[in-house]
Amino acid sequence: MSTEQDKLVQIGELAKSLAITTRTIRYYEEIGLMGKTERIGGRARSYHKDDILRLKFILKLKNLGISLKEIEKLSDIFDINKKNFDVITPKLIEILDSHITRVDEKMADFSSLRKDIVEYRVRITNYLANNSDNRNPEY
Amino acid sequence: MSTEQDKLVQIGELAKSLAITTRTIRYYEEIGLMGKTERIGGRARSYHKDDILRLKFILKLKNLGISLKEIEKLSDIFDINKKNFDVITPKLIEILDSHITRVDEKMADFSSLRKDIVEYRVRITNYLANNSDNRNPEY
DNA sequence: AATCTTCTTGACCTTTACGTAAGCATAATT
DNA sequence: AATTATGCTTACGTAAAGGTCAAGAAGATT
Ligand SMILES: [Zn+2]
Ligand SMILES: [Zn+2]
Ligand SMILES: [Zn+2]
Ligand SMILES: [Zn+2]
Repeated sequence: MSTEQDKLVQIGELAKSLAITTRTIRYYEEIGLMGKTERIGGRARSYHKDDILRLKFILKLKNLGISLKEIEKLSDIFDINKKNFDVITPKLIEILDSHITRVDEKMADFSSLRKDIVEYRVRITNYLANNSDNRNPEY
Repeated sequence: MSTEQDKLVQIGELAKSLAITTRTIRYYEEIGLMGKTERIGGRARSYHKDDILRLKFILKLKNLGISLKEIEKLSDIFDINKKNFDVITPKLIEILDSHITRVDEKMADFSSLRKDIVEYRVRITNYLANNSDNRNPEY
């Protein structure tokens, strides 16, 4: 998408440099995360700097636990407001905020789950210690 | 499996009383979690107390976030050492312990994930505040 | 020229825990 | 007797994120 004369990279090299597979890159294109990729002679995919930045951005969000479907929404905004970061950024912050909330909720869930397991464990241990003759403890 | 003359319950009633669907119960039987269910006249499934206890036990573990595959392992031990709770219980405790460990790990992961998101958010906010003229912030 | 490497698209496979019919049998109620 | 409720088995569908061939095309190297 850039008109600059920057270095071209092919899919294999790009995948290796980002420690992902070529399938992943093609898949992101397939579901519309990466726009239509330019080709060399109409065949091999080629990427220059801005495309790579976009892919890195996607991977970054993915590492933050944001689903590809959510990233796609962002990606759409990205396309509509090309390079207009003043428009994109607030939306991104909004999404990150709601994601933080969800992460907090998950942590709370796990916390109470842990309590449940430990309590259950204690109950079972007590059965073992005190009622080892009970043939049907009905945990 | 019991020879006692206890109340028989059919699948619909059982499902409703446990707030699950009949499909779930049949599925658990299908994958070997519930043993072969006795039938009434060779057709309709019937459950008595011990079968219900077993199902409750499965649901309990599931609520603790243990996968059906893991529960199946327990279920096998359950079958091999029928009613021998002195053998089953230590194994159950072992599984619960390893599960607590995994929950702790997940919580740690989410915690560091949260930190990442917040940091990222701060960085973006700074771009918005200080570099609003930057057309390519490369988040 | 022959081989090797990387690329292409297409399409089916994987996992988890069921949901959702389709088509039929039995049981209960009207 | 007719309708309604409940049950049965079989089997395909679902979501997420790619994995894994297959079979061919092009460029690079020996
Ligand atoms: Zn480009
Ligand atoms: Zn889109
Ligand atoms: Zn029984
Ligand atoms: Zn088994």
